Amino acid sequence: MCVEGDDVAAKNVRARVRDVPGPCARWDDEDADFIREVLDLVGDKWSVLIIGTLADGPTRYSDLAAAIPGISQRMLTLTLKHLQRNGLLTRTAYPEVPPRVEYCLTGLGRSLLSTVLALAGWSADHHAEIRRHQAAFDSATATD
Amino acid sequence: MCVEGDDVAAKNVRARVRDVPGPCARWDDEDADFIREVLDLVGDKWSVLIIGTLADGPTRYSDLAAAIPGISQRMLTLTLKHLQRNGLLTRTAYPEVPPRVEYCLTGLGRSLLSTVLALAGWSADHHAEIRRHQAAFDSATATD
DNA sequence: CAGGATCCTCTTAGATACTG
DNA sequence: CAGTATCTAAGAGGATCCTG
Repeated sequence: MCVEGDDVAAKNVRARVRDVPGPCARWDDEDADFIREVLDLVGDKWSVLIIGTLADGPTRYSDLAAAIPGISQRMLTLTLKHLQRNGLLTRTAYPEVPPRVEYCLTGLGRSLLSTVLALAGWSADHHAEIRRHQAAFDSATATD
Repeated sequence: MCVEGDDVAAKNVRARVRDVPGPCARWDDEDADFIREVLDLVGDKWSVLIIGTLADGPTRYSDLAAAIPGISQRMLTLTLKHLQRNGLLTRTAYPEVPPRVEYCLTGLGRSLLSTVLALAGWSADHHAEIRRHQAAFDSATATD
């Protein structure tokens, strides 16, 4: 168990910054920062849902609210602003009556979308297995 | 702007569960659950760092603590237990003196590792661009 | 319609001290 | 060495009301 074949991928990320001499050791602060950065972007409760919804094209504020069940106005506004600040989407307000505002993924946002969808795909693929492990773990810790 | 070519990827995730008739509409609760599930696994502050450290092979508790700067004993223990419950790593205690406990990625954990590293790679690739957007956004909202 | 402003609650996570 | 227990601060997130 514990094959050592996949750690080359981990090394690749570390090597992306600068060469790591030792066999492993510890995380550079810079490597950890990349993890934190992407987690700060999509690690919250709503970002991925918003990005996924915007994949279908420009969407209005109220349509986003309708497409994402359970989100509050506050969180929708906050998350949109956050994503806009990081350049993942653009906000376009049309000076009409009634007002209309459309949100649209940028190229950066779309490039993140595909990566994030891979994560969602992983979840869908291994969902059953994860549930099995959870049940096994819970019954094991309960019986002990 | 706003090309509509990448939404096929989003559809793929949705289609993974069951066929969606309409052109887009809204998130199914089940689709959102997959996002939430994977976010619950690796969306926190330490999980990815731990998984990345374990990519180099079985690692002891104290070695993990040393490899991940800034983590507290509490969070290390908590996150390890969480990852173990979801079947991403195994805990092996050797009944020796002094006690030795090794944590090791499972196949499930390694499969997630590669996906998560893609995300970290994305962050490394677009780090500069994101910083540019942040600066532009901040100065724009400050001057206005 | 598209938010801004407030208030409030629950979870997350850090620090510290103690134990088998 | 490898944790557990307790306390606390900070922030995420929800509900509600108000506005251009």
